[in-house]
Amino acid sequence: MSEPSDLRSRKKLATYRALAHAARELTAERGLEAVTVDDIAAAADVSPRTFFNYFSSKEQAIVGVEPAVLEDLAASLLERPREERPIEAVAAVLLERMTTDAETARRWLLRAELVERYPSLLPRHLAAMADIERTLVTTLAQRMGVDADHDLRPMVVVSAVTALQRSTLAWWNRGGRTEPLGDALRSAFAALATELAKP
Amino acid sequence: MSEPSDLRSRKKLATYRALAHAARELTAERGLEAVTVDDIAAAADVSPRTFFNYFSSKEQAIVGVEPAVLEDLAASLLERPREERPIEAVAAVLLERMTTDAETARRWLLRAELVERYPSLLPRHLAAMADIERTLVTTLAQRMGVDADHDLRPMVVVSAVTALQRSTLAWWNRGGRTEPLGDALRSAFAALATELAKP
DNA sequence: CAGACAATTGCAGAGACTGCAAACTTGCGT
DNA sequence: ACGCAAGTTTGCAGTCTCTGCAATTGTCTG
Repeated sequence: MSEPSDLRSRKKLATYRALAHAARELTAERGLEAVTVDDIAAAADVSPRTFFNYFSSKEQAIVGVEPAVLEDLAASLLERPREERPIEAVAAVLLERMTTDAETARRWLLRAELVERYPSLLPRHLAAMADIERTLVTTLAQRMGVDADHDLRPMVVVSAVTALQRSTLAWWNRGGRTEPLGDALRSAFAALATELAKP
Repeated sequence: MSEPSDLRSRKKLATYRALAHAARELTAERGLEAVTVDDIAAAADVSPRTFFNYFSSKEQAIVGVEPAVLEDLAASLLERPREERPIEAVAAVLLERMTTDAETARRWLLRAELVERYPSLLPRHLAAMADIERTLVTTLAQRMGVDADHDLRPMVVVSAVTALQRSTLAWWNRGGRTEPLGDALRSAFAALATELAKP
């Protein structure tokens, strides 16, 4: 959460954000194929070459997840109450960000729309989701006091929660967004519990 | 499952497979960055331009899923016994292919290794998994006699099963592959059921 | 201020990918 | 068998993505 005081680091972060921001905005208004890396670099006031010091591709800049967000997620997960069960804690961390911070919510919806509109964004989008998964697995293992290489549970919990979250969000976004997202998610968990219960 | 009798279609399928095969083999032996699209096209005896009539990128050729496989998965799912619960049916369809057909198993393991070795394959790999998900959701909705746009359950079941399958496979592959894959999967489902149960 | 270190930039070049029009192959009706 | 219609392959020209390298500029530390 803490922004670095270091000038060098602050500039670096600013450049990162300027590039990501330019990438998203230009794509949203002009369309994906009408935006080149040169355009993005120009909008962020850096050389095209610098773009590739930060991102490995145009798509990455649009749908990538900022490292600080990952750290943030990890911190949030560690701060959840001890008595909360793992699955609740992980779900809460993810939902929390969507419902608490309007700017975050706006950004995730924009992302969802762009991915919907331009299927070529899907691969990198899923890779970004995988980054989140990796972070959560590591952190949850730490929180549970187990080793993620030997104990399946952290991975199982995280992959199930993120899968539900991701697919429910897409579903909710495709449909009219009638009910609140939190309700849709609760339904999804309930449905899974029902389907999973031995008859 | 049925191969087309049509000459045109048979040639097309053959070209598709020759390209995909060349892409996988060349990458496995030479390494990803040492293989160009021109190399792949040459190995498959077609022009480089033709490669792009079949695949949208080199990565796609390596880790993409053949349309016939998707149809195959759908068919398998529809053939599962009626009384089997959705979650079992989906899990069975996926596990079945790995354990029944040695060639399929070999191919999935090679794929897992390549993705592990070359992270730049991950995005397209995940996109390919998403293709499988889409197919399964549609088919499962049909099997359950519901509409996937209104009823969350098909999507919930499929995304949970595929997430577990995918992550368990990666875990099992990273570890020594000591226990049988089926056992690992069963453990994963059991763990999820436990974590999901309200206390 | 000076030297160490980090980030930016330009340049050159390989390779990925697309649109288009010409050539070729296959399918099908006569 | 013939020839037209439809589907596929190919070459070509050109744009854009992405990388390595070496030079430059900017920031930090003592």
